[in-house]
Amino acid sequence: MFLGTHNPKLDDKGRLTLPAKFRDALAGGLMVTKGQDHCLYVFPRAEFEQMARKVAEAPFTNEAVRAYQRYLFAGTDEQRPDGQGRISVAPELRRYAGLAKECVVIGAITRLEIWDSQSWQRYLDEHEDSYAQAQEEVLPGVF
Amino acid sequence: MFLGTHNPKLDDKGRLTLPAKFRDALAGGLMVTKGQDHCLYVFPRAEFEQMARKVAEAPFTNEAVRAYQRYLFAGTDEQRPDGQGRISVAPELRRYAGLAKECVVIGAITRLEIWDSQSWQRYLDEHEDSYAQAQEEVLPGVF
DNA sequence: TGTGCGTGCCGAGAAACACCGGCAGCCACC
DNA sequence: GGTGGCTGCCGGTGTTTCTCGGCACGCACA
Repeated sequence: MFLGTHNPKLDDKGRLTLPAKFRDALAGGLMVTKGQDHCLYVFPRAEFEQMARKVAEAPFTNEAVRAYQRYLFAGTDEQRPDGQGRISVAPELRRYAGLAKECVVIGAITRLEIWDSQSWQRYLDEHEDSYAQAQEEVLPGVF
Repeated sequence: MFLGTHNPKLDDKGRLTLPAKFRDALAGGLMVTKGQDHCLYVFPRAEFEQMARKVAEAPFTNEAVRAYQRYLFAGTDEQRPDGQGRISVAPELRRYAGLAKECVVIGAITRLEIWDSQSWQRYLDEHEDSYAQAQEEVLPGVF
């Protein structure tokens, strides 16, 4: 279960150090893909396969579905962390998420998300105010 | 079942001593997260997992849901009390709840809440008057 | 064959974590 | 009312872990 916020940096070779507490769960391989809101999603291998299968089952006679599948799968990169728990982020993914040097990695239960530090800060600022009321509006009955 | 009010202090390393009577219930691990009204919630691990699963099941294609999930999960920190029943409160959480040195920890049945002492006092002052009548308005038929 | 880039390894510094001992307050028993 | 013991609180100190920077190797392309 991925949780919390971490602040790793991209080194000059485009490698990102994964938070230490997440490494065990990702040691078996992981997938980096383009997420919503211009961040990157990181899934454990098994988790991604399960999701990908669902997506692949959608009828690819539909033009929009086909485009989505292509975009998703073409933009996905398989990685295996090195001995120090780092992965390298492909240039196209770096561009998509606007990653400079300072990054933010957040846990989202089944996946990680990688954000550029500034983008994340902006996102937080925009949503903090609505957080309290969202608890009752978006998710009635959870608390 | 968490109940009552306690007044621990943050030490200079940002650690908070949990009330002694709550420690057994939290020894197996706990989650600290951003609550409503700028306080922090503390859930036992199992309790949180159950809740998180419900939240994670909500469709993350919806923009508002996604924002809520991110804010919740990124702002959640897993902790395990040390031998003296202390946890450390992450700087971002401290900021969110405006925690100075003097804190207030209140029991709320399934969870604890951590408040800054002054914020809590202010909250009490604002709500004491409406408490008596709220009993009949909010909870008809309970008493 | 030489050069450049990508990848992996190793070490030092720093920060976080956990443990341990002493002190104060409270309660019970004498 | 006084004294002893217990429990919880607080600060310091040691150890481990993580992170960061540098270095060497290997492959690919020129």
